[in-house]
Amino acid sequence: MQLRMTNQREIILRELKKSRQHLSADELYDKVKKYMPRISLATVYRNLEILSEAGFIGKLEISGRQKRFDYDVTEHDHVYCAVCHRVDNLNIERQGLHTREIKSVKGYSVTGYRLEIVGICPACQKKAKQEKKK
Amino acid sequence: MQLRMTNQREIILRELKKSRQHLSADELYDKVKKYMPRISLATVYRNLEILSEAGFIGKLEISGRQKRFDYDVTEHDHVYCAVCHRVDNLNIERQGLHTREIKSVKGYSVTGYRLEIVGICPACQKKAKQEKKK
DNA sequence: TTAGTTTTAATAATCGTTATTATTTATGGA
DNA sequence: TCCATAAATAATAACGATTATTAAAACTAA
Ligand SMILES: [Mn+2]
Ligand SMILES: [Mn+2]
Ligand SMILES: [Zn+2]
Ligand SMILES: [Zn+2]
Repeated sequence: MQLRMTNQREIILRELKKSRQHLSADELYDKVKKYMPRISLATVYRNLEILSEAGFIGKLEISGRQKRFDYDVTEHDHVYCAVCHRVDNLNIERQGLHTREIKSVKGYSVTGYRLEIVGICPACQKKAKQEKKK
Repeated sequence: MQLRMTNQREIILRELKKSRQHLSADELYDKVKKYMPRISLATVYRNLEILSEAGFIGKLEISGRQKRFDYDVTEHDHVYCAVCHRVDNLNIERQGLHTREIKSVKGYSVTGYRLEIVGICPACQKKAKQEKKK
């Protein structure tokens, strides 16, 4: 079950890694179009799904928002801005947390967890401060 | 800023509390229709939003899924089944976790966090086991 | 070369949710 | 009580994100 690395997939993957951001499908579509103007948005969606299934990229399902895709496949959590929806990485030790929580979930066979810190990013804080002294 | 408790709101609230589950808008719509057959789905959506805004109920935005509404407004986290999307409550001490994570989010002004344990619920485990010995 | 498989672009369809609008219902004085 | 106006509703259209369909194109293996 090996994955054929088509031109489309190559460029999608390259642009995501290049960005070093947590991009949504349509943001990535805009970037990819620069190199492949005839690509379809559905192709981007389909291949992002395939690439994440194959472990080349991560898929982030932030609550109540668009999916975002992650250039970094190592296990880590995220913080996101409630105002502009920017997503940033978080580096905390997962092990301790994981095993501690598992115990309290009786009946379920636990496969993982998702931790989202919610807040306001530096840029949006600054913007809010400037608003106030209008 | 007081909220008028209309018949619609009363019944929506009552049925959610009665269920003691984490219902989606359309699941709740089905229950409410039994008592108020002419109610509109949009009314259910609108009032769930209003009721959660006013603190009568909780709103759960599980990653990549339909919103669910919570009869229990006290702070707690959730576990959900990756197969059937059932959501259950989790009782873990929030304090320790919260303050520990905050430190690693430099720049952001943190307003909260969301922890989702993902797994397979007892019912779905059983079903999978029966599948295997087909 | 050719037949079969996979992928693609284009586009339609779906799903959950929110917006619009005309009508109904509640409220608070004259 | 009557009226003005404000709020809420039912019905339905519109929306944004995503997935499904399909006919054509590109690839693969014999
Ligand atoms: Mn990341
Ligand atoms: Mn709950
Ligand atoms: Zn921000
Ligand atoms: Zn289940």
